[in-house]
Formats: sequence, structure tokens, C-alpha cells
Amino acid sequence: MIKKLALIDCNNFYASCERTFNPKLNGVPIVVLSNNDGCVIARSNEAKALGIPMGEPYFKMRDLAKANGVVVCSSNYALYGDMSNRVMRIIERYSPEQEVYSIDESFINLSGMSIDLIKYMQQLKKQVKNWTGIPVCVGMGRTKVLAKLANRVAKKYAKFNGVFDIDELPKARFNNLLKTVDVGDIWGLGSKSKIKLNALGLSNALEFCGANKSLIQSVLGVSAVRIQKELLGESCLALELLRPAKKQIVSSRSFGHSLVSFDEVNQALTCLARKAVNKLVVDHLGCLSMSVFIRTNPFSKKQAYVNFSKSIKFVNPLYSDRALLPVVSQLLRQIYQTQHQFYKGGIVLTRLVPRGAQYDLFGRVDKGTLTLDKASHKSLLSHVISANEIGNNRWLSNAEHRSPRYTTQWQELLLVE
DNA sequence: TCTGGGGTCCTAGGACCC
DNA sequence: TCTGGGGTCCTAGGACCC
Repeated sequence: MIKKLALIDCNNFYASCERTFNPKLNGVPIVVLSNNDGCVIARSNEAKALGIPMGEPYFKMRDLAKANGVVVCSSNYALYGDMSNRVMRIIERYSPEQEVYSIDESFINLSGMSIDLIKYMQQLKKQVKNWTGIPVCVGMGRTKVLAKLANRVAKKYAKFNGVFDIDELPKARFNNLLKTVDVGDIWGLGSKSKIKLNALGLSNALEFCGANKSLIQSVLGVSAVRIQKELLGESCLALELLRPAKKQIVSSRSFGHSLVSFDEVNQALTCLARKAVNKLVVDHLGCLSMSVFIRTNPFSKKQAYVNFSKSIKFVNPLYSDRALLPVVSQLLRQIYQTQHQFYKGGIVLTRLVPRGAQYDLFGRVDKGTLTLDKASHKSLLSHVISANEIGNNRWLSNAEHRSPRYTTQWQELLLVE
């Protein structure tokens, strides 16, 4: 059976979500900013046309935005996550096998379907647009890397109307296409690999494909060899139908202000730890180790960059706020130094295990957590606050431009007149 | 003045063992 | 003078993704 995968990728996803709920934004350049309104993480086509790069710090493009009427949105993950679910539920109707690869991308398996796949995917594209307002493009190929590349083509050339099957290209035209793709733009190869490949005289995807396998292996490792094989049509990356269990949980933030005092940093990290523990509870996991880290601003010219971290291992898995939150302050005390202005910090929970018996810090069975846990499940928003979570809140970030949470907060529901 | 957050996989090198 | 070799496990850091 001939293998056929499709990659469905939402166009400018966050910007498109904002448009769905505010039609006035159609045709207008939009950018969506990261947490803390730090930098650009999504752009509409109009914003791309203005030359605003991905990842650009907002303060560097503020004037350009003003001069060109660019609408600036703070990111609204509650809205994007909800829209993503809606899109994914529609896509899953089109294949028995779906991998939700990211918030705005999904692979599906179309192998063995004896129908006109271009038409079929055009129908999918139309349905997603009609039901959610989100535009998507579809790339097809016999491996993931090829489907990804096909998607790029579908987005780039209007004549394909958003759906493209790369396997339909004759060999010569396929090679011509590879010649136009920079090695750094191949899925799985990034800027560091590009530098190394360029040094070997390899600059485009065709040259990369023709390179000696063991040379690639020795310079870039096994992952790059897999990418090369996939480009040549040999499937190495399987569809992951079940979401694999999490291996770590990270909760980190850039602070709204640089923090100097222990109490301020402690408040920030304790609140972040609460978020991490909530994820632990929702996923029914415990952790066998935890790290905390704090950093100064790497861009600052006034002070040297420092990055302090401290880890601890537990004899038995811990999963409750009661057990974990006090440890945060203990670890922080060991790395905190008064003379620094900390600008970012976070908590990492690792060595995650499925929840079984429950212990406290000293290996005793922890009965109290059961009730607390029930309470936090009852309403994920209400919980018993630890004293360390109370403070002046200077760590909180700014989000000046956030759109309403139209789909997840009753108070912010979109009302049609 | 102002530069995201949350993940995964791979590899090199150290610790340790026999 | 001459200072094993092979194996495992763990971790930190690099690279990449969206």
C-alpha cells in the first residue's frame, strides 16, 4: 500500500483566531505578542509583508506598527487553545488516524484511500474555514518531512488553492523544488545545522539529499540522517496517535519588573510552582525531582548575566502543593543572592511518574492531600493559598492588548447584535 | 525603559562497576 | 619506564520544534 500523510497547518493561527472574533481585523496587518508583550510570535500576511520578522522585540517595531496601522494583540492562550480543539475535532473526521502535532498543526493518515485526495482535502479545508473561520493549508507526501515541505508549497503558491501533494511531482520538478529550499528551512534542521552544512558546501535541500550519509551522521547526528531519509521518501518518523506521557513540566516567566528582594522572587516562584503542580494534578502524575532557576537579563549591558539553579530529588514521588511549595523556598534560599536583578525564573518538575501511593516529604503516607486534591479538582480556579503566594505582585507581567476570552469566559462571550 | 514559554530528543562525558 | 577495557547509568547542555 502506498503511504500517504497529510499535514494540515493553520495559516497564521493566532492572528486568524483574533480575526474570527473581530472581523474588522480582516485585511488589516496584525501581530500577536508573547507573554509580557515581549516579542512578536504571530503575524498576519499583511504584517509579514511589512517586513516584521518573527520573534522581533515589540519595542523595536512599535513605531513601524503605529505608522502602518498594525493592530497589536497580547496573546490569549485560552482562546487559541479552545479554537485549536474545534479545528482538530473537524480534522479527525477525515481519517481514522490523527496526530495532533501542535496547537495549529495535525498530521493524518490517508494511506490506501482510493479517492481523489486533492478534492477530499479541499473539502476539509473548506469545512474548517466554514465552521471555525480558521484558514488552513494541506500538504501531502509519503513521509512527514515531505508532507511538511508540501505544506510550505501549498501556502506559498496561490495556484494550488491551499492543497498540494508533493508525490505528484515528476522527479525533475521535485529536484527543482528541492533546489529552491534552503537547508535551514528543512523541518528538523535549524540555524546551527545550516552553518555546519554551509561550511561543507551544502546550501539547499537537493545538495543535502545528495550528501554522504555517514558524513551527515558525523557532523549533525542521527536525527539529521532521519530527515535526509524522509526527504528521499523513506519513512522514519511514525505518526504518534496517542499523546505520549509528559516527561517534564515547566512553569517559567519573565517578570514584569526586575526583582531584587528575596520575598518578591519567592512569591514569583511559589506562584509558578502552583501552576506546575496544577498541571501535575490534571495529568495524574507525581514527580521525583524538582528544579528552580532564576536568571538576570541576558540582554542587559549594566550587569553580568547569571543563571542560578538548584535541583532536589525525592525518595518517593510528590504531587501536591502542600508537599512541593515549601521546597521551592528552601531551594531558592540556596541560590538567591542579593546583588542581582532577576528578570526571569521558573520551576521544572522532572522524573514524572503515574500517580500511585501518595507520600509526604518524609516518605509517610500523606492523607491530608486527598481532600485538598478533591477541592482543587472541584474547581480548578479555587485553591488554598500558601502564604508565599501573597506579596506585591511586582513579578506579574503586563498584557495590555489582550482580546477578550470570547469562548471560555461567560463575561467575555461575544454577543451578536 | 522594553527581547516568550513549554516541550522533545540526542550526545558527550563523568561516575561507577567488575 | 610501562597505569585496562568494557559496560551501564545519569545528567547537563545543545539543538530543534511550535
